[in-house]
Amino acid sequence: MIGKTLSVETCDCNVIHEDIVNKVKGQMPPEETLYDLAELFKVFGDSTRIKILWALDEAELCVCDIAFLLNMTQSAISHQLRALKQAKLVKNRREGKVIYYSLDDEHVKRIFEQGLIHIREEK
Amino acid sequence: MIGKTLSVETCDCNVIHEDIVNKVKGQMPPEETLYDLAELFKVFGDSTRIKILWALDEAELCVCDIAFLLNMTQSAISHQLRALKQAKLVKNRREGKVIYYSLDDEHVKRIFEQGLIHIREEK
DNA sequence: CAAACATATGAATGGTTGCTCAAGTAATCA
DNA sequence: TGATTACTTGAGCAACCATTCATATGTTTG
Repeated sequence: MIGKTLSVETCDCNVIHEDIVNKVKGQMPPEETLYDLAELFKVFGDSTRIKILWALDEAELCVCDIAFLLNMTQSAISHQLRALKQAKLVKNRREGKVIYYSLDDEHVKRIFEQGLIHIREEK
Repeated sequence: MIGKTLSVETCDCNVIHEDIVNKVKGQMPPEETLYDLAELFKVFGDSTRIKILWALDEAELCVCDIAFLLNMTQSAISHQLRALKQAKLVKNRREGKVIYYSLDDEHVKRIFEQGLIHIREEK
């Protein structure tokens, strides 16, 4: 019997659907992978970061270019670039005082495209 | 001259990079599209919702199946299903007392795949 | 070297979000 | 009809997050 050692409430469905539920359980990727996936999408889940990524897909830019482009504070942009860098979506190089940022992943645009397909379907 | 009517601080880069910045500005999708994209990815940016979507990609399941599968409260799952339904990622049908949920978008898996490619590249 | 410039960083803050708990709806069953 | 089952919903709360503000770092320039 399924559901005997369960710590949360359940209904009879689990018994009825035992086979399906077990099958699904067996095909789920490891917990850690799903967590990492969520962490990645969390980075995409902010319009400021989306805009930064989109801009950097068009050209290499410095922090103040991006700040100007998005009409935002350099500090705010810097904080977000930090998040993008930690997610390994963005890299940077120094040229004197100026730090240029660019995409560190060629298929960021492909993730965007998949998202756009969904949005457009919603009408 | 660029940057004259600007509401936030800028540096000389904007003048130097004027052409590039203008080019990028011209190629950015409308504000609203980028906002919608972020809203969509926000939905993917939670491991509980990722797990639910993954499970539903394997089989149609009722709320308590999912709650059992993820070892979580029916209430918690129900709240998340609501978010997924609002994002038009999930649909449901009633069969007596039981409500079955399934994916409402065939390429959810494709979005996952693009994300996984990135994660795997990180090593 | 001091001043100016480009960016980073830490603390503080207001807003959001995911879960819990308690109560509610909706269908079935006895 | 009243009890039970499956699910939903709203309020409440703790944790998180994006921006701001003040300050710090690193580089060039005079």
